[in-house]
Amino acid sequence: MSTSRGARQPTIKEVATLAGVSPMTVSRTLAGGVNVRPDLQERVMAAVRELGYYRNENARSLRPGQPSGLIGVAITNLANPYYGNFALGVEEVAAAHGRRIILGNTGEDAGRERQLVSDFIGRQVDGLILVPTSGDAAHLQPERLGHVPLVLASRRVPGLDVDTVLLDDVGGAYRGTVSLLDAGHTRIGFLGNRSSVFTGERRYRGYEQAMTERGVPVDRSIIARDQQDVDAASRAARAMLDHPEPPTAIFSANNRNTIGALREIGRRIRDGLPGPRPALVSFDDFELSELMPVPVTVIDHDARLLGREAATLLFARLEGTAESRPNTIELPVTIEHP
Amino acid sequence: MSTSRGARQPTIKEVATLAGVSPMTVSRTLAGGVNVRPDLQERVMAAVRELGYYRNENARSLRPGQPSGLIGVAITNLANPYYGNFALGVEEVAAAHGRRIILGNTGEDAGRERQLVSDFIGRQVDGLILVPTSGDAAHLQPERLGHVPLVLASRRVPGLDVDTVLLDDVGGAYRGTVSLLDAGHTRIGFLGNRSSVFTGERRYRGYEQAMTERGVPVDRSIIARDQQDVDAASRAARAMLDHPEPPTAIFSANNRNTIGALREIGRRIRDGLPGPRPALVSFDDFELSELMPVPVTVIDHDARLLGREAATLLFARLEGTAESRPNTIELPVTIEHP
DNA sequence: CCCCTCGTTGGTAACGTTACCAACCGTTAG
DNA sequence: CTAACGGTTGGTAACGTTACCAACGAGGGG
Repeated sequence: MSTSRGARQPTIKEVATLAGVSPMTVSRTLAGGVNVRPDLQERVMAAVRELGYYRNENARSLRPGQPSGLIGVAITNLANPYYGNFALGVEEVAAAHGRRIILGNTGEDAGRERQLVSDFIGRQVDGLILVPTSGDAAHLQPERLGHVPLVLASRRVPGLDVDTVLLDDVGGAYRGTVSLLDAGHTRIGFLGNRSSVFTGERRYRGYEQAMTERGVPVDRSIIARDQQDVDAASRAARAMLDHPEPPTAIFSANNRNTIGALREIGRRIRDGLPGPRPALVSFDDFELSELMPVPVTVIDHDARLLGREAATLLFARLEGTAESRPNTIELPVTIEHP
Repeated sequence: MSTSRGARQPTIKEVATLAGVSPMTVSRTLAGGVNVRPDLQERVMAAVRELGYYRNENARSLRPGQPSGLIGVAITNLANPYYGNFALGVEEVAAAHGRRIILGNTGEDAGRERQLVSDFIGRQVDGLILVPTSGDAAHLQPERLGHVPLVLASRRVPGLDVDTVLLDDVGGAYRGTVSLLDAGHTRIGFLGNRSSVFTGERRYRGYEQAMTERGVPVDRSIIARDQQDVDAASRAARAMLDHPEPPTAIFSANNRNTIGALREIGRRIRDGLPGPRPALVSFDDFELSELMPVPVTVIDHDARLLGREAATLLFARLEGTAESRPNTIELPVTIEHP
């Protein structure tokens, strides 16, 4: 019966023995080789190559003051390409700072988030980057985190005053809605997330603000704010278009709702159903939006940049170059007309 | 001048002192509490809560035989939603086995891959899951990895005989091409990756096989095999459609090429340019394919499942339940007609 | 010629944890 | 009443690494 791990990892001691030096000389050589004779360095490196030695980073970070080199990243939904790009942005900046990321998916579950965060802390991460879920946030208080720096992305958490990177949700939704109003629409439906979702609330606020500013009444019967996935969005769009007085345009607060709405609109066109072919404004970009059967205005933003900014904020905090007050960055969005 | 880390993490010793027990009792309690008096367990847990103690997983995995609980995952391009889903699949299975994933992005760079893998080994990962780049693979030999189990996904590496999860690239491409031939097309263009990319080669093979089997000549002038991104794919499609004898259908070997081709086709339709409106077969699914201006047949597959299968293979290896010979799984693809 | 300095090397201890063994207790059987 | 037992608890050592200090030797200046 063989063990699943054929051979143990060689240790610094074995390298030292093979090279005929002390472990300290090996350690020093691997740390850059200051004050180590070149010929000894060569012997050490030869022994390292021969044994296939890798320094044990876990043992290393055990020593006081040594960082683990790990950044914990928890995301709500990795299957969403938006967050994949976000993770990529974080990874890029982390790699540039010689760090790795440990990645966890919360699936919008606060319990899972708590569990992930506590595991991250247990692994001595140097910092945390989180797209927080909407649940209870007691487990994110600085003292509960052992004062490991935390950066929030995309969403804020009530009662938690930490570095945060957001999008200009309100402004983007406002400008998008205004562009529909400018085009003469007055009956504008809204598809979005429930108000407990941070971005859902903010984007609705931008929509509402534009409508009331222009004196256009907000009609609750063409507002649907509870769709988390494409199918639910499709159904909501269907109900909206079956309304006796259907909207001539729809504001969609995120990618999932946009895709759902377009599915439904496409179905009606294919099936030759009567009724309006509403114009669309979509918060979140998607590919081939220019090929859609109705004009789609896109409120675009850069997930990768969001990740990069979050990581940059974190490293500023880690290196002590950040100002002491928590920082909030709100990234601009761009509007692309069809 | 304050340090960036306000307070040190409490240790098991401090918990023990506060609870009035020995560190061993704390350790035992945290390990499940076998043979520890309930009242002591309560006192320990109270102390843990009061101090905000988290067990140091790095120190823990230092003890011999203790797994680190980490799985190293290296992906070629996290920005590609396909790989985001792949990572999600791996993460799901890893989480179910009480493991975390450390994620790195190689960007198709063999040097970066080598660096990532060596870091993973240094962090004592229990296993590795890799979408390999096309470069040299000496650093992936089992002995170089300290015999940490390795699973390859999506692509194989020449000369490396390890557990692998692939797609049925050849079969999918073959069936997709046949469906075009069955529809009466004989002039079928090909858009894909260069042949040094494993999947690029296999998908071309499926295309070629279908064509020659039906006695349809393969015309090199409508075959473009060097596009890695959407813009390059668009340009290739443009050249193909400007060909004096343009194809009436196009086989696209991956998502990036499909999007590029559709951009170009859409542009021609919008601008009212003459010429064929080619039917499309796309290896890789994408959203709203049913709304495209030309019929798109999709060869669909499940990235998340790919990740799940890779992780499952890895854990079978880790738990010693895998057969000793390396396993290869080839996942089926489905064809969805428009 | 000796002492001091500096570059180089090695020994020791500590980081936080848990396996192992020893010690202790109360209980029960003989 | 004693011995044995099982449940419970604590001490020690070790995991792999590096900071710190001590020691050594060569070279140079007094």
